[in-house]
Amino acid sequence: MADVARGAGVSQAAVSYALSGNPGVSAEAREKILTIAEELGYRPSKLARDLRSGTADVIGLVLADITNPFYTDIASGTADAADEAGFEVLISNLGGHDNRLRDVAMAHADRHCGGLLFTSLVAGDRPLLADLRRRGIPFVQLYRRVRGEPADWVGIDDRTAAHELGCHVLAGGARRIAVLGGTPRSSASANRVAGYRAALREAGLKAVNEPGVWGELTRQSGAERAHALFARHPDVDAVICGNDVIALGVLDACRETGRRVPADLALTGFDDMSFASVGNLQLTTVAVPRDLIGRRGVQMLAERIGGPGRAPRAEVLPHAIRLRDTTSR
Amino acid sequence: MADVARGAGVSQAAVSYALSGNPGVSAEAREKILTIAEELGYRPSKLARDLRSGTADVIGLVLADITNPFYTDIASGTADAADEAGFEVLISNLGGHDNRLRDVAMAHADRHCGGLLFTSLVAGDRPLLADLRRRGIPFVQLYRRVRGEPADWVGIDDRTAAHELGCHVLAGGARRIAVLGGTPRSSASANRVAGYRAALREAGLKAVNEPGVWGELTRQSGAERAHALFARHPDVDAVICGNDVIALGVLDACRETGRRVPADLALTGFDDMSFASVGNLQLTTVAVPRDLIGRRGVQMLAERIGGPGRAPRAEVLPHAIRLRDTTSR
DNA sequence: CTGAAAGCGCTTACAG
DNA sequence: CTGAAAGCGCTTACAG
Repeated sequence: MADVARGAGVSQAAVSYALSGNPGVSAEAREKILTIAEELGYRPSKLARDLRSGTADVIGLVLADITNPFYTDIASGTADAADEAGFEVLISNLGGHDNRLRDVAMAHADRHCGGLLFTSLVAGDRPLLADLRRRGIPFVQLYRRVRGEPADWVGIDDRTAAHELGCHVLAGGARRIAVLGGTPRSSASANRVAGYRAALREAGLKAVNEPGVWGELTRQSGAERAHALFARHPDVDAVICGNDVIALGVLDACRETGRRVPADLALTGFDDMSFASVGNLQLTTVAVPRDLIGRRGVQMLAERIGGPGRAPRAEVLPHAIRLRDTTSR
Repeated sequence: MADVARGAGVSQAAVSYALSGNPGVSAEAREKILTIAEELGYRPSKLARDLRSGTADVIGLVLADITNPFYTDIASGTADAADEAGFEVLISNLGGHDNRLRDVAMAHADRHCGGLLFTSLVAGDRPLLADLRRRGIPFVQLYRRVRGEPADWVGIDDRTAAHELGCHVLAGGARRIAVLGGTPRSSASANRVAGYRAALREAGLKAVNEPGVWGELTRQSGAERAHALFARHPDVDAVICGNDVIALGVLDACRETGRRVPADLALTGFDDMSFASVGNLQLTTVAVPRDLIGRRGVQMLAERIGGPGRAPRAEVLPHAIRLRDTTSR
C-alpha cells in the first residue's frame, strides 16, 4: 500500500479511500492511484482491513457432514444469496466429528466473521450459542433447531409434512405400520416422528415397533432395522422412514427377503434426495426446499448483521409431498 | 489481551508466550495467565495473529460445485488430513460460476492463507496460477490438472483405467460402441476418452459416434445424447460414458426406448459414485479413491508450505475397475 | 481535498 | 525471566 502511495505521489489515506471507493480523494488522484495499483498488482489485505474495521463481510457456514447432499444443497443456496448480499461464504466441515463444532465455530469467530450459519444444532450446543451471543456474533439455525433458542431459524414444518405422509399411507390401506425414525436429538427427526405418530393415533393405531422407532439416519441402520422388523412382524404392511437414506436400507432388506414394494409393503422416505428418483427407484417422499433454506438463511443473517436488536424470526418454508411408486395411490 | 495481562500482572508479551505455548515465561506466570484468560473467556484474534506473523495455518479448498459428490468426497478427505497436519480447511464453492474462481482464490490469498487446493483447474486458469506463484502461495491440483503446470498434483491414471474398461467391454463382445465423454477442457475427461479410443483402436474399431464424443457431464446431457445416438445408430451395442452421471442419463433413455441393459446394450460409467450401486442399479464403473486424493493433497500442500523449493510432484493413486451388472462378464 | 498519526490485536526481537 | 516497543497492513478521525 505504501508502494502504491509513493508511486501515485499521495498519502496512504488517499490510497485507502480510492480503493474502497470512498470520498475524500479527487477524481484525478483516484484515477492515478487505481492505475498504479493495477500496475503493481496490488491487492489490499483483507486481514488488515478486517482487523482494523472490526467486522468482516464473511459468513461462516458449518456443515455437519459435507458428503451429505442434504447439507450441500443448503450450502449451494447460500452462495447465490451471499453474492447478492455482498458476503463471502466460508464453509467448514465437521466430517462427523460433532465435538469439533465448538472449535470450528469459534475459529470463525476468532477470524471476526460477520455471522454464522448452522445446519445441525442440538440441545447440547446451547452453551456454544450463549458464548456466541456474548461475543455479539449473530447466527441463524438452518432446518434443525434448538428449542427455546432466541435466534433466527428457517426450515419447514416437519411435523405437518410427516402427518400428511402418514395419512397418505393409511389411505392406501396399510394398518400394520412401522416407523423407522432418526435420532430424537435432531429436532427435524423428532418432529417427523411426532407427525407420523399423530397420523397413526388419529386412525386408532400405533406403530408396530413402538417405542423402538428411533435409530440412525443411515442406509445400514435402515437395512438392519428392517431385517429385525421383518423377523418380529412378518406381516408389516408399511414402513415409514425418517428420511430417504433409511428407506434405501429398507429397500435393500426387501430385496433380500423377497418383499415387493409396494405390493407387499408400502414405503416412504423424507427429503426427496436426488437418489430417491433414479431409474426404477421412485420413492414416495417429502420434498424439502433445501436450496431456498440456504438462501433465506443468508438473507436473514445479513439483516441481522446489518441491524441487530430485532426479535428473532422463525420462517416456515413450504414442503411438497411426492407421491411416487413405493406407495399405492 | 491487555485485560489478561493486567489481570495476571504481567506484560502482554508474557500473555502471548503463555498462550502460544512458547518459552519466555515462568511456569508460575504461565499458569496464572492461563487461569485469568480462562476466567475472562479470552480468545486470541486469529486475524491479528495471522497479520503479524505473516502466515496462517489455513488451507483454502476451492470446489467447483459443492453439490457434486465427487468434490465433496475429496473435501471430506481433506478434513482428517488437515487435522493431523495442524491446518484448518476453509472451503469455497463456485457453484457452477467458474468465472468466480479467480476472485475466490484471491480472496483466500488476501486472507493470507497458507496454501490452496484446487479440484477443477482448466488451461484457462494458467494466469491465475502464475499470479499465485508470484505471490508465493503454494497450491496443489487435485485430480484435474493443467498441462505443464509446475505444481504438485495428485490423482489417478484416467487413461489407463479407461483403457482397461474399454477392453472389458470389447471382451464382452460389443462391436458397435459409442463413447459419451465429458468436456475436453477437463484433463480427466480428456484422458478418459483417450483411453477409450486407444482400446477401440487396438481392436480395429472406433466409436460409432466419432468425432462427436464430447459433451456435458450431466444426467440430462447423457439422456439427450443417448436418444440422439439411438436414433442414428439403432444397433449400437455398448455405451461407454465419461462418468456415472452420464450413464444415469443413458439409463433413462434406455428405459424410455425399451432397451435392456446389459442384454441389448452394455453400459459403463466412471467414478463409482454411491448412486452407481443403489438397489437394482449396479453399474460397471471405475472406483476413484476420492477421499485419499483429498488426504494426499493436504499432505503435499503441508509439505510445500513447510519447505518450498522442491521439485513439483505428481502422485498417481490406484484405481479399481468395478465389474457389475451393466456389462456381461 | 490532503497528510500525518493513531490504533485494530497480536508477535517478536531487544534490552534489562 | 520480564517489560517496553516496534510493526504486520490496513482504516479513520483529525488537523491543515
